[in-house]
Amino acid sequence: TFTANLLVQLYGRCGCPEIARQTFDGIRARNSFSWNILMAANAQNGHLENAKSVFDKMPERDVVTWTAMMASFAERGDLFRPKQLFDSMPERNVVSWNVLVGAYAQQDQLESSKGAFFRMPCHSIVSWNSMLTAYAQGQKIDRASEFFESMPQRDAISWNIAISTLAQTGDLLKAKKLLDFMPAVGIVCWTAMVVVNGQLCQLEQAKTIFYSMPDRDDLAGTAMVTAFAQNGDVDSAKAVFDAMPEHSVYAWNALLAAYALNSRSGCAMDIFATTRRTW
RNA sequence: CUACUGGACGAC
Repeated sequence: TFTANLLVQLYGRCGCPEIARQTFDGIRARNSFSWNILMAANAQNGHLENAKSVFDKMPERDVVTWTAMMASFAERGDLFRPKQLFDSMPERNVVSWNVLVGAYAQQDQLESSKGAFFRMPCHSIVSWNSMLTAYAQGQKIDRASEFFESMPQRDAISWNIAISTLAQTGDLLKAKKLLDFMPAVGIVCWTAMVVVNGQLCQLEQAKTIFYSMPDRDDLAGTAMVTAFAQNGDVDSAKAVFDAMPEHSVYAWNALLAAYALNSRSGCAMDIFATTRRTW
């Protein structure tokens, strides 16, 4: 069962919910993990109705079941059903509350997010980060900064949220100041900085950040390709692309968009013609 | 072994 569960999960992650289902059907001694994983495999591949029917059919539901179902609806922008599930679940844990905070935030109900956050019996670092994100999404930048300052703990994600929030509002100066205080700036944060600098026509800054980053991954490379493209430098975009060790669909899309944006439709068409469909 | 928060392209 243990191993079979892993297999179900694997198929779910690979975008094969049908095979996940078949594997699940072959498990003799299913446990709550098996059911929860099957449900997630459907939800994560967009088959929300299938996920719901698994939810309805399962013999036992635990707090993970209820919370995962809430999260799946919330991800689709539904607020009503997550609320309903939250109210009817037999028990809630900190994750359930976190999902609720996020569900409100996603529907721009900042006050409700706050209400839930301050009503929850205990907070995890994810709770704090979710609330910080809620302020950011509600465009309450000053509030977000205050909240960030008041947090009892901060992890790399908290810093990334705070810095990106400032940067995305165009306040690169404040963002940089905060960046100087961040204990260990990682690839996620650097990439976010490349993106905003590119968007704000700060190509030199974007370049400097990109080339001084301690390491670069595919996401960072894709971001830099786009930053060059947005600022009219297709050749440099191509150079960054060529320097990337691997080319994902995302990277190809970025290069294609780079050509399209800079009126090099011939090159764009070439890429379109030579890449293969991934679906 | 399962559920919640942060970075890239495109589409909407």
